[in-house]
Amino acid sequence: MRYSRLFIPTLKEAPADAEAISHKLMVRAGFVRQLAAGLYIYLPLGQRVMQKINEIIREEMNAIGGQEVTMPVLNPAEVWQQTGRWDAIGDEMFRLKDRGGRDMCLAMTHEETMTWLAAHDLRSYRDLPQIWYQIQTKVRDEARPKSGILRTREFTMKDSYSFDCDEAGLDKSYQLHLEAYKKIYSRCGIKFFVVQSDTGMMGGSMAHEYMAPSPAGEDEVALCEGCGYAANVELALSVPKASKSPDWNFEEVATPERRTIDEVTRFLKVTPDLLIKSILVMSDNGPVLALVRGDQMLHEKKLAKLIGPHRPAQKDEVKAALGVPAGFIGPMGHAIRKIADPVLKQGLYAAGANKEGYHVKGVSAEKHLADAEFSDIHVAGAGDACAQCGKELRIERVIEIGNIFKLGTKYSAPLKANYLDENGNEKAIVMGSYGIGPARIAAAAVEQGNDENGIIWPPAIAPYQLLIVPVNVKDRKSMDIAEEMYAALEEKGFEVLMDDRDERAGVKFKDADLIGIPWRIVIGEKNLKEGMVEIKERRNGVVEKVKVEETIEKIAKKLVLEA
RNA sequence: CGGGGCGUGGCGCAGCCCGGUAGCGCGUCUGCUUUGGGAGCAGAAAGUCGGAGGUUCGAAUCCUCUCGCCCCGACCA
Repeated sequence: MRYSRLFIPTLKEAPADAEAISHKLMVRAGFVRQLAAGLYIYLPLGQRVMQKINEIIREEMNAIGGQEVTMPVLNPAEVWQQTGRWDAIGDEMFRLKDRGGRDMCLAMTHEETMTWLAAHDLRSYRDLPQIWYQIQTKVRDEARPKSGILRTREFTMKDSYSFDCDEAGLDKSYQLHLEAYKKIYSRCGIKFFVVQSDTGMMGGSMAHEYMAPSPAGEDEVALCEGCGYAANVELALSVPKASKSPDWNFEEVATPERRTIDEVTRFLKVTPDLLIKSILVMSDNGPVLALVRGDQMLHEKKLAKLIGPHRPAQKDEVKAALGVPAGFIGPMGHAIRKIADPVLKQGLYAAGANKEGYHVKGVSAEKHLADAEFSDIHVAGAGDACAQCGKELRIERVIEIGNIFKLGTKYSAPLKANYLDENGNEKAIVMGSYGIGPARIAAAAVEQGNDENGIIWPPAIAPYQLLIVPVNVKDRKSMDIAEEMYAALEEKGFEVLMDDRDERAGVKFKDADLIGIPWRIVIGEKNLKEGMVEIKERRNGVVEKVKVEETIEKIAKKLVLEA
């Protein structure tokens, strides 16, 4: 392709409202444009990147026996009502009515329609297993679209669904996806971790997430170098370092107007890990007291697994439930359910005295938390020890680029997706669901591959493999050689972009760096006098001078190696 | 949904506090010169200041409402 005919609107400055590096660079380099909050236009270069990613996904999905289909984006309400999600999902679903007044929605995922299909057309154990997938649009009315292409309201997703007779079959389908996904991300050239994840609202028994390390990410994972344990901090188990308690006797201390952990630690001149944080939450079954160490954060999702949906109690609710003003709650007494983090089993702590203006020192688990249930409810933090092997955990910020779930019969049961087994018994199909966000792969690649001059694409998903830059298009000889190389390399099947614009060298070089094509051949008059051209690698800036007649062979070798 | 910020030629911004009908840089177009890291000079086109209402002789500037966008948090199938 000739640059002069390609629409690549590059910008010298990033739009002021872009924050994430990938957002800034993809806009500046002319890959995307924003239409509205969370709605993006893919320009020719962006489109090519997406197509390359999708093609890699397609190849790997086909390799595990996946069959590509396409579900409608516009869905009737009925299937969603049957699984209960019509009501369970709130504002995040776009809803509308057709001309006949029937309720419709825009699909934010496709468990319902895929399972509907299975219910209609899978009858016998002989039909199973099946893996169906699509690369298609999802629409979600996100509360807060952000970070450019990372969280949008409309996006392409590769979603696949497996249908098996039993758990053993599901295990196989799950394993196939687990491996296929690793290949996909590896081929795309990005760094990633596979971590255990929360099954969340999707239900099911097992889930993994694929996470690309990047400061622009919205999630955090805990990683153990020792045993390889890797989990989303939402469920990561960890053992905090034990605190060194002083030899406290149980006694009350006046702490007037000291309510927060910060105020109390400063007043008592102790570190936060010597306090017990008592947090009252309101669950469907009444108030629950959550107890964590002062330096820990309560993890709401971990707590939710134990007590269900809940919210922090209001100040007046604290007073009503415990008879204590907020800020002075202690773990002792209170005839309500108490859940304490296991770290509190050891040591002596300071805590609220259940009396306004007072705290107590010398609280111990055996004496004062006898009626509490112990369960890991803290957010795993850096420096905590791995719950499996004891080595120190590392916490990394990541972008979620894919996830896989064992669904079981969560969707097949309500939608009556059943089959007849060998004995003629009707059974529910056992399902799995698996998602990949191609746009997030692209964004993660940019987040991980860039420098002060622009994007550095991994070769496999770069919009073009090679850029030919004749420095001066008015120089006949340069152009003849450029044209010759361009034709020859295209002939060999490489994706070549030729910068045939009548621009100054600086402009061309700046644009070249910005859009991040892995290899570049620079054809200039000076080098040509010695019969040489330059091959420059984007990722490291290394320049190699090569003879004109050897160029095609040399660059072809490099490109083949990468393909 | 809570908190914060911002809407002025295509992009980045100034002007607003102390009302007098719009300015700078980049980009775009034309010409000449230049030509290996976002060129120089000369000239030109392009905005009615997010929208509506109000105050005023007069509003980008003040007031009210409203829409949009970004960031933090909540939420995230």
